Amino acid sequence: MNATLTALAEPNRLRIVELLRDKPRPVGEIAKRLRLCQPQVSKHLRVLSDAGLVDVRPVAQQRIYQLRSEPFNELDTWLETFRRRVSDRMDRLEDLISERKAKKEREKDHGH
Amino acid sequence: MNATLTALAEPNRLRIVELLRDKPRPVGEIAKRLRLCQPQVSKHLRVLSDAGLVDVRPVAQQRIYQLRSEPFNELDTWLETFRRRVSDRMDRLEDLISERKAKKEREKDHGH
DNA sequence: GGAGAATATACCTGTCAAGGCATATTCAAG
DNA sequence: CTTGAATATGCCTTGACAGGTATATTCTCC
Repeated sequence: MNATLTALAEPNRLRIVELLRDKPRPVGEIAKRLRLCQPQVSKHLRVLSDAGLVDVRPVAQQRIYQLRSEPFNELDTWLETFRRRVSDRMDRLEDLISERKAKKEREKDHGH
Repeated sequence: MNATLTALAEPNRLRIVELLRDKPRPVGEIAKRLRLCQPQVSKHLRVLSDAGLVDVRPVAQQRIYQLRSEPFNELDTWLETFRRRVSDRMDRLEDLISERKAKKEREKDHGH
């Protein structure tokens, strides 16, 4: 999970991922389209590969990179845990404040 | 989008976000639960705040931090664009290879 | 208004990662 | 087997960022 986020956090890597969203591409094409130097692209792809975000397929001297679905599914699952909770926050905040006040009252009583 | 990912990529910030998922909390409580120093927590919360991931509410000398829903919704929307595409990749890869071969044939014919 | 709690900020330091550049590797084709 | 294309890797430098510590700020309460 953290590996996925770290990999996606880098702007150029995000661009690469969004480019690969359309279809698999060889390194050179990615470099050309994003106007990046080839070594940098290879390095970014290495990071993405280590994070499990992409797969490689050799075709002649080319290496075709493609997205993998798992990390995105995991990210989606993780996001799910934020769905309803977030909409309930306001109420919970009120609860917290009430609790806090009540606690303070209790302490005050206890002190005397 | 990139701001969101960058903010979430840091392990301790991710822990903070996951802690806030349950309910809003003051700085001190976050520090205690995650066994982090208070200044570091404040700094992380600053980053999260700048990225729009959290809101603050002063209550006495405390500052109650809570998650905001927008960035998570945006992240979810972004993820949506990867849903179907990823499952189509295999076919597209085949297409790419076919195209590539066809192109090569064409070049060969043209050369002669 | 003085003391102490809760939090934010400033400064320093070390680490890590991204870019630039040169070079190694692998493969196709003549 | 030599050449050139496509890609990966190694080394170096630099900038950003996280942690540590001290200090500033803000509020409550007496």
